[in-house]
Amino acid sequence: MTTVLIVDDEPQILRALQINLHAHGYTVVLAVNGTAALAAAQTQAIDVVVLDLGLPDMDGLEVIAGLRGWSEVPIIVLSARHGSHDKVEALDAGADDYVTKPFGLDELLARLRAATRRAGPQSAEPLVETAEFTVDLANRLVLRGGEAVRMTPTEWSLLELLVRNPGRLVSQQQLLSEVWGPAYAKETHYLRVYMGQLRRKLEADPANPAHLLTEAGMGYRFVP
Amino acid sequence: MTTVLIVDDEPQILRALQINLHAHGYTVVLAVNGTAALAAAQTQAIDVVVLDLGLPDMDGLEVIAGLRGWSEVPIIVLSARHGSHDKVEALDAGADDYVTKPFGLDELLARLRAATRRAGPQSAEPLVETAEFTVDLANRLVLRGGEAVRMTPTEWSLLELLVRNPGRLVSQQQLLSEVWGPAYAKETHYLRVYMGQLRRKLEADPANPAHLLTEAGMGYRFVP
DNA sequence: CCAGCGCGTTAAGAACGCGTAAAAACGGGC
DNA sequence: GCCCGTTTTTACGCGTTCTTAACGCGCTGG
Repeated sequence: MTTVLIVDDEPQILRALQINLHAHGYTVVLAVNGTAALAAAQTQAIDVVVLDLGLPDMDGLEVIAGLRGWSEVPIIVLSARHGSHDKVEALDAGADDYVTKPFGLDELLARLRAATRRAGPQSAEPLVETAEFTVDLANRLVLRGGEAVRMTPTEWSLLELLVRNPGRLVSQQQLLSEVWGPAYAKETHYLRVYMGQLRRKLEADPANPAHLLTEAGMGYRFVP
Repeated sequence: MTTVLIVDDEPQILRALQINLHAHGYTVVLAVNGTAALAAAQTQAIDVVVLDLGLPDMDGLEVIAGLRGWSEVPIIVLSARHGSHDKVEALDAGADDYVTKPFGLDELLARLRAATRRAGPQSAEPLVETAEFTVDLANRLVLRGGEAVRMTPTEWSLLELLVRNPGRLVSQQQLLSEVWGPAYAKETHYLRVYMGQLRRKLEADPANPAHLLTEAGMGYRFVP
């Protein structure tokens, strides 16, 4: 889920963007001035910023500079000014893109996609953490107390499937058919053997698991 | 030094951009059509592409798609069309920015700076170091104790792929299909032979590798 | 109360993957 | 056509992983 911070002082624009972006699957965070924008960016995880340069409390360039002081989040600038001087200043201050009003919503959406596509690959780090261990999906790594835990292919495959469905119950059939193949959907004792190995490697008390739980007769559940 | 590939079919624009960008410190490579552009991008190191959509031999979108097939180089599109549909198509095809003609040179320069600023930090790190050896990606050089280590093409290709994904597990299939080609995705014994050669050349104790690790049944991992 | 079921644990043989070395095939330069 | 470096095969020993089986435990329903 991508989170967009929209910074604008005109309520109707704010509202229009909120509705439209939300309708396209974005999580929307609003700010009506520069101060609120900087505060919002520091307190929650923002994936991309849409910034109107005309703000009541501070210059839009200051907002860009304030963000760039600690963050590399993509910034798309909206402005009514067509002058190339304004564009140059905003871009050199650290903005990623500059759109002049009036603009089409589909164009803004396309530029949002372009911005998040660039930043996406590096920021999209699927890290799943528990009190006991950490699973790094991207690097195929399991850490426990700073040490890497060695996993066999089957163990990893099983763990990955559970961890990718945090909190959700995964049925025995699904586990078996995705890890061993559809033909093995009835060999439930494989699960017992491998769940035991996972628990011995990852749980503090393998006999009383805290994260890799058994749902008798149904399947298994991973809780972070 | 930043290298710009300019793709345009109008000689006077090509010439004007060449002179101006060169005056601002860029190395300029020119292409008058899509075929030449793709060829140029493959034979030399390009940092950013400036692409006019109106080309004689192929659609500009095809050029974008062709580049995006293997490269993540920033692409700035120039176009006379103001329609938002054209913008959306180009951006979704993989372009990073879209500038409509007529445009100011200073605006283009600012957008060039913004594009290279984003890409710069990650591509400007062609040195990967370990306690044992150093890999210079830019110069295709491997140093060990101040001495250059001779690498065959296959060895280098394999090493480069691993080193470009530090800490990450790279699957056997990915290694085989990127180094030898998709048809070799099952010839896992190639990997054993060449990983052995790399370890003999780079590791202090080839039998107990510290940086080129094997994850049985899954793939290999480089750790710095 | 006990039989049946599902779960967890352990152990051992079979099967597979890995590392190594060395030979054979290939290909480009002279 | 020959030589030399590189790539592709081949073979074998060894360690790891998978599979299978056996056993004990707790819960449930008859």
